[in-house]
Amino acid sequence: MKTLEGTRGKIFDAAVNLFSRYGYNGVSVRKIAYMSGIKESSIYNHFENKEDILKCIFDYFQKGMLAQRPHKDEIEYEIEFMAPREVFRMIFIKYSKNRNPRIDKIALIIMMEQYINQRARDFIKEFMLQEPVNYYEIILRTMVSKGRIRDDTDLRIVAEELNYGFLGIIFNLVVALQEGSDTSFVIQKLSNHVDFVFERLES
Amino acid sequence: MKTLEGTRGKIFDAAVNLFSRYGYNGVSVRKIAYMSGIKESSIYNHFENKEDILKCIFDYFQKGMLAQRPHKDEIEYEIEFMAPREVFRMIFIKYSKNRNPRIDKIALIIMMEQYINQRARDFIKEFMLQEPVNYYEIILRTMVSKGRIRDDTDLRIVAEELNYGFLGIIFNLVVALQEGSDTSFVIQKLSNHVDFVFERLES
DNA sequence: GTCTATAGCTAGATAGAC
DNA sequence: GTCTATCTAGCTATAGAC
Repeated sequence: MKTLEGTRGKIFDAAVNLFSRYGYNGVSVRKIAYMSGIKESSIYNHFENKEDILKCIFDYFQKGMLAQRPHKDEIEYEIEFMAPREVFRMIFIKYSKNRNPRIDKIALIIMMEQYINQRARDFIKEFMLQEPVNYYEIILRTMVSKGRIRDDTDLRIVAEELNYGFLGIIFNLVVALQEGSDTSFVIQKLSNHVDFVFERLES
Repeated sequence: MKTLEGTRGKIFDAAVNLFSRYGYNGVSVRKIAYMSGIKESSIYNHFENKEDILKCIFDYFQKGMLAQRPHKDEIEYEIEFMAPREVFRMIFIKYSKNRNPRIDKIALIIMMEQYINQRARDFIKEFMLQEPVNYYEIILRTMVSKGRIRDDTDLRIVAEELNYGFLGIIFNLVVALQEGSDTSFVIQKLSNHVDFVFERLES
């Protein structure tokens, strides 16, 4: 993967900003060039064509997502000594604090393009539907093995429920961000959601 | 609102099919004309311009959504005599059976365009985030007043939790539909979700 | 209300000078 | 690696005959 320094980086960032605002098909190479402060034809010294820019944006996203989740070992301590619901609150809050604005904009592009673009849809499946549920399930199993939560529930379903709430709140958040309205409700909703799920799991 | 018979209807349906597949910006008036079996210029005898087609599609959706929810009175009986979780299972299943494919495709357009189009976003807010939660909350309050569920939980939060799951499952479903893969998991997931929420509410 | 024809513009992409 | 200039194709939309 080539670097994102210099002109290439300017083009990349301009494209990320424009695609996340108007969608891939709503942005012209002309506009990307203008926003990068260069001429249209210079784009083709750095990218093969318009689609190649999107591909590189997706590559960047993939690289940024791989192995960014804190490994289970890293939260072993928290699982042992924090209340289970606090562990998940921490996971969610840590996740929402460690945001990279470039990655966030790309995530928005992926949300927009998932209905048209196969690779965008693959990201949605992997990073919103599968990996989080698997991750939560592992954490929950560890909590059970350490006697931190009760053992009378299907943990796969609990993991799915945790993710439903997380997705729903993200969905609310994205709408609020688009509207430019207040987003402080997110913390409260996350907290309510985690409480709801763990009400019956903590013995 | 004008009718959707004849040529106007053909244009309308072609646009719905194309927009839901490629997005508004991914479809040309030329292609809509071709798919309608008429010439490009004839479109302008029925719609002001390309954007007017989208506006009419949104008008159709709005008309179709208004007051389509079964009124609370209609499920009074069910609330009285069915297990609470069965009432919600029924609501969800009835909802998924009474689908109009045209409305479903428009819903997909709205999902796609919500990041760019204000009116699409308004629909998302109204019909995915606000109305369902309010509706579930009313049902839950009725259940409490009839002594069908316990009264020790914040019903607003329960209504939100119900909606999170519903949204999450819809989200999974849309991905599966785009992939052309099996969608039979939906019934099971809906059932699991309703059970999870009502586990603690039914006394 | 449909067509042919075309205006006027914007799109993605390339050639070649510097 | 940047630029000017330009190509070709496609776009939305309109004019006017039938």
